Amino acid sequence: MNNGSIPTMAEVAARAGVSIATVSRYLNGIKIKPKLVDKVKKAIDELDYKPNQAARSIRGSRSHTIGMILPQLEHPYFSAVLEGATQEARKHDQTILVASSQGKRDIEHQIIHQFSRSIIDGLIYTPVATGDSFIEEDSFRNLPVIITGRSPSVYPEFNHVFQNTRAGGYLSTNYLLSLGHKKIAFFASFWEPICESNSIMECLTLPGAGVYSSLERFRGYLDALKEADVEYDSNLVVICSYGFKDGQQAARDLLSRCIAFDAIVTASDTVACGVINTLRAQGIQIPSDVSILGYGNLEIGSIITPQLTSIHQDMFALGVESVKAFNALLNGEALSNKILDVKLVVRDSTSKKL
Amino acid sequence: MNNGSIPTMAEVAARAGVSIATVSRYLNGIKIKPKLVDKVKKAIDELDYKPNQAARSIRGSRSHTIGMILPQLEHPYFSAVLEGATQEARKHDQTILVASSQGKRDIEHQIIHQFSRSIIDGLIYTPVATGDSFIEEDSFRNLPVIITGRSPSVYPEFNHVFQNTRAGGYLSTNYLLSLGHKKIAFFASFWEPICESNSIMECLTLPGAGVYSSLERFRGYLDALKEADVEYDSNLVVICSYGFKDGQQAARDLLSRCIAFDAIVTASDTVACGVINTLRAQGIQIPSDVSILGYGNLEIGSIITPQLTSIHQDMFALGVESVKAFNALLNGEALSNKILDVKLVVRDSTSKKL
DNA sequence: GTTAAAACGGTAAACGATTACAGTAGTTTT
DNA sequence: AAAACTACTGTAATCGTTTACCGTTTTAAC
Repeated sequence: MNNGSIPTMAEVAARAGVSIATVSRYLNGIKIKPKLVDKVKKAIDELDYKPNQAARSIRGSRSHTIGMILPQLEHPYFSAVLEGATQEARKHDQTILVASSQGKRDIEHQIIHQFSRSIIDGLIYTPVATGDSFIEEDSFRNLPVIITGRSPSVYPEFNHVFQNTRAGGYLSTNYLLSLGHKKIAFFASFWEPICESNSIMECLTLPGAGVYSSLERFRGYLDALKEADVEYDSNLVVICSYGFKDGQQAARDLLSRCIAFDAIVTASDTVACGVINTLRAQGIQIPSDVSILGYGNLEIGSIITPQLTSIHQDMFALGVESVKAFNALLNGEALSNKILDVKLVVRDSTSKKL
Repeated sequence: MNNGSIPTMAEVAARAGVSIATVSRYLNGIKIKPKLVDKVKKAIDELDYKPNQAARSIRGSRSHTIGMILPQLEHPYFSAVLEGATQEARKHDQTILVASSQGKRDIEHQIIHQFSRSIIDGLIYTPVATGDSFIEEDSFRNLPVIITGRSPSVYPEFNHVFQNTRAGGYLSTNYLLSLGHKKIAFFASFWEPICESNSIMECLTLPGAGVYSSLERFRGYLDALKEADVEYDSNLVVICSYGFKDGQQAARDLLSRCIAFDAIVTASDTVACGVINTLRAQGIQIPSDVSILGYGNLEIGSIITPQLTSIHQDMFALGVESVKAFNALLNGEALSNKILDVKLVVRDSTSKKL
């Protein structure tokens, strides 16, 4: 019987001298006689009994496991989301089954397939930011799904929790305008090349535009320009990826265009570091000659000199809120999309236009 | 029947005109007649049938899920391990159930408890680096466990996959010695205060010493000093935590001791950044006055000026190797501890002693 | 063509829980 | 004191698989 192996409910019941139904009821919070409660509790303790989740799940009850698909795990953005999600999940005695789609559509697809056979109550999902990220019908077998960190335009049928990236673009630009800058360059970042031949303006009208955070930021940039009656100049837009070297390259790109600019809005603090590095190498002073705005408020922004002015977005909170929204959905509560605010953090990489 | 709900094996069997045992055997790679294979395959396709993992696990077969406990997820070190582990797991059609112990013993304990009720085939586990991290008997219900990123001394009964941190300490120190430095300060980092009243020397003899990577590095530091016949000076040791500010503080600490030093070995690139920041503010030139060595070879090391000389450790590989070791263990293969090499990456924060 | 052996398929009994249903106390009502 | 509830508890069916066991078919051997 109790041959060192894992105890079952039947053994608990036998030891407590009750039926297994009683044990089950006790564990599920259904009222049983206090006298029996004690006996059951004692038996569970003595055997160190832990219910078998697999057996529970087979009857369709909750598995207390949430699937989570993120485009990467190494980026501080996503690891903070994950940390927030796991911590919130633990509060509800849930666990997170995690996978990285590595920013690739086909891997994402594989993962969805893999997860659909796993024991999860549903999914918290950040679709890859590539134009072809569309969810096939029935992929999720009507599991509850929360989409995290993407604007709701692309998948209107799902519930979303996301940062107000458009507002982030607006805040950046508006702040620079308030400092007197007029020629504000916009560095858009994409993980993969997008709309090769098209202008960024045209990209805005693509059906999947909402998955690209840089496009959201760009909308905010346009909002601010319009509000301030500053004309949009497509020559001030540079497209690059998200790394340090990409920032360096993008800065070189802009310099090679030989047009005047007095500030740059970037899509990430890492890119901003690259930009600063290149501009300085050309003898351009930050912020006196050019103001630079980062995005994300990563640790690096307060390590480098000058410290970066940036847009702070609370990724940890995004993870927490996603789990909360997920559980609300699971409990059948009506819920609407949740937008998290971003805020401007002023440091030393921006200054008044002289 | 097929009311839009999830199809079961029985439905597949019915549609294929075979018994459910045959379907099961097909799915488990047991040979059945080619004729039936086709019929079953067709039925599975048509119904888009996916086996129910919960039902499978109940019979004790593999769940293809690996539990993973890490002290944090936001640190680039651990997120790289996780990324490596998830990618390797996916290759074997496994998934990772992840939790962060937040560097706290009690949370770690809760997670182990929580995981022991979950459907996992075993655990890849990085114990928190605090002196009280000891695994209780029977915590894992004889699940297979791989310990990752810690030296094997503390938990000799488990299998380990870890970086050769002692070699890292040796490489750093040896390199500085080869540049002609003699007064090499050692900055030890701990997530939590350790051995309050004791010297670091005494800490080495603590029973749980192996979980502290800085202690391993320190051993390497001593190895190198001894080899070069340079006398150890306890005044050159500073204890701090792992952050940028901790590096700043530690540098101030050292300066306040008013003793000569010509190089510093740190426990992390982030700390090294703080050190550089403080020293420079005091008019000390890096590397001409003092050489600084980071640890970990994080992205930030090649962003700041001067770019950091550092010890590279492949955390992604650590994750990959951990999963490999785990699967070997699961398959009953005899295996020994796996040590991953680290290597010195020379950049601009170190130079010859003038 | 008969017989023995091998290969495979089907039936049914697990696995460890949840839960409908029926049964047995104990309590209240008349 | 009998009847009608109430409040539990226990029995057994059930979830979707795997797998031992037995029976049938196929193949090989003579």
